[in-house]
Amino acid sequence: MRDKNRPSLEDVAVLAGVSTASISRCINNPKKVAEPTRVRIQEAIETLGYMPHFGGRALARNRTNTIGAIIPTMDNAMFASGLQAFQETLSEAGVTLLVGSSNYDPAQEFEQIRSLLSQGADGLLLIGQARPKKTHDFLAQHSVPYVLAWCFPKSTGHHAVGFDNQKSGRAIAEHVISYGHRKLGVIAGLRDGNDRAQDRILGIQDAIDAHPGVQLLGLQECKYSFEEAGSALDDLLSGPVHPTAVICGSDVLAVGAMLRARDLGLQIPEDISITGFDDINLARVTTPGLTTVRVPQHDMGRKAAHVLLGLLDADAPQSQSYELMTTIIDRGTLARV
Amino acid sequence: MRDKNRPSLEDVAVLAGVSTASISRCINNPKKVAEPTRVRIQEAIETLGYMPHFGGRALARNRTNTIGAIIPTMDNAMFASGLQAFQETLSEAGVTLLVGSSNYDPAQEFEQIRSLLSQGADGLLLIGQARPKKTHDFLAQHSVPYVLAWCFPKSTGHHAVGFDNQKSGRAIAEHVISYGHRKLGVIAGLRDGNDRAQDRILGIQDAIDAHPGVQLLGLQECKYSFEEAGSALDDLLSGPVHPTAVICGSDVLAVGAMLRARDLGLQIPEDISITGFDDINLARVTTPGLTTVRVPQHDMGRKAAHVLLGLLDADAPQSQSYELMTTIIDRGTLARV
DNA sequence: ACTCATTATGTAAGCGCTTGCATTGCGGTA
DNA sequence: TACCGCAATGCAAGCGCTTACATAATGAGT
Repeated sequence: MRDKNRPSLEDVAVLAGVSTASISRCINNPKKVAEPTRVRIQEAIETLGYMPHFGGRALARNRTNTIGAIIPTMDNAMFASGLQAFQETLSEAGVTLLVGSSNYDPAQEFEQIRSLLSQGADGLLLIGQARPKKTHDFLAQHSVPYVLAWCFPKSTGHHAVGFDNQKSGRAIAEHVISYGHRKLGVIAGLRDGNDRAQDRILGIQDAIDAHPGVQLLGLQECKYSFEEAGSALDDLLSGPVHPTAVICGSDVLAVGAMLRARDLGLQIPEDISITGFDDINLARVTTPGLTTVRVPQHDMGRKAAHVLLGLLDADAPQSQSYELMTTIIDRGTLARV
Repeated sequence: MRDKNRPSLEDVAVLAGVSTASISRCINNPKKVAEPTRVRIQEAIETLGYMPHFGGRALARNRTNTIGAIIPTMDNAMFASGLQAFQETLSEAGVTLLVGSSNYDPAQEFEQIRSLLSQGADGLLLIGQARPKKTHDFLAQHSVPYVLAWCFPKSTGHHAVGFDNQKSGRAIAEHVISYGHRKLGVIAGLRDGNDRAQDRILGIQDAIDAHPGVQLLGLQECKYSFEEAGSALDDLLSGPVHPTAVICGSDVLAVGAMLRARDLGLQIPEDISITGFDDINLARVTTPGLTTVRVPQHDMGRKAAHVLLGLLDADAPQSQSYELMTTIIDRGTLARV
């Protein structure tokens, strides 16, 4: 069973002529070891190419220095770059990132949580706030520290680093309305199991309700792909009266809609205005540039990592939530009407 | 030290009235346990919410069921979606993904390799083939199974799932030349420590050399950002004679160049042709659509996972390399001249 | 009825590391 | 000189799990 080649603490101890305890201390708490011994130990470690065995360490200290993140998908630039920032920050703290993806499915998310915890994750990063009771119970039962990102729940009891999707949804809708639009369409992500999509819609609805005279001509839900967004636009345009502006729940949807609109021979924004959400690279590239809501992905990732690390720090195990602000980026897809 | 709340095998054993060995067997090899006992054990596990302790398990079997991937960055859609496919496939096999990012820096890559191995990764996914001797030695010393992706080295001795960057670079250049272009410019990623960028350039060079009369007016290297690519284009256009086509080593660069060209009042492809590489979402979105080289990212991720899993499978520990093919996608940024 | 496979389960020895406690050796103080 | 305190180190008991081996129980074959 014992791996012939892998040197163990024991081996280093023999070479350095000290006990395993000293080696361990030298690695984890160098100050507790006298200078000359330390040097001797370092050399021994070096020549043997020793590297602590993960399992042994995890078993003894009951901690893995590993954090899990479960995101809907890395295939969407927005999560990918947030995750990148998250990972970088963890890495600086010597913590490793385990990743799982849920594909926007609460059941898969649950499985991934299980899996990551059984892999010894000390803490978790989760996207969004809405999840089945089962999942919450599970998290509570195992008392895992976790932080939520991409949302900012009103209810307390969660650590979160994110933004208020509803407020941001309302903001972009107000913005559109302020440009004079009265007949709106909405293309959103599938709300089921996706509170971010849901909240953005609620926010848009709020804005509409606050402005008598503004009407919602249609609300389409679809997956985050160009094709589906295109079809959604078709549906929106199939009624007798067309929206002058289509508010989309994500840049991917907005771009999908733009692509389709162009195919239909519609000029943007002259014939139809379109807005996005997220401000991923895509938004800068379209012609005209996409008017959208900028989400501070990078900050979110970094800060979430800090909060989570704070939660794990036995010395100062308190942390808090941070609400980040989104901003509207005016490019060229929203016309005055 | 013992976590008060966490049930251990011991606890389950007591509840179920069997020995810990049976529980362990029941979990890892259910057939070895008689039906009625198995049921009893399952119930006990259920009611206690038992979950094996990762460290204990890792220590005893000297294996973590964890695989590490080190990619330059997740911030580039191409790696992100390959990684996504990789993760999904691993997840299906019950293996968890650890991620690290190198930021295109061999030293950082080395550190990440160290880190992931010390986290107990059973195997690694690495991008590209060129790395310092130190890194190779380290990998060899620890005899970690690993597979290379995004490249297809001629030299044997590596497991790889990828494509030949040089061949693909040559292909796109030949394509450009076949459209009648004779004065070319190139914008590539920083070659230093990045064999993919390097090989693509070599391929382009090959094509140019094969066609007397075709000249390379300039070769700019820069980071993968719109801004830097824009500046690179400026430089390319600063000479007395302008290229009629600019071949870019990545879609990000190509799009950056397009954006700048547009700012300069140049029509694409009438005034200047531009090609990309990777075929990420971005390429479908520009106006006109970007002519580029499609890389089978998704397949690459999936297949790399299979190969790696094969390498870890003690029963059938052989695997092989796969060369995937790239294809040229003609959209609208390459004009005949 | 007795033996011998065969199957199901238990026993206990690690796996490599951390850490509380014991031990040693030292200089300073009374 | 005897004593104390402190710093440096060693000793050894786990941490929770797997697994080779031992044991017990069952049934088939004679």
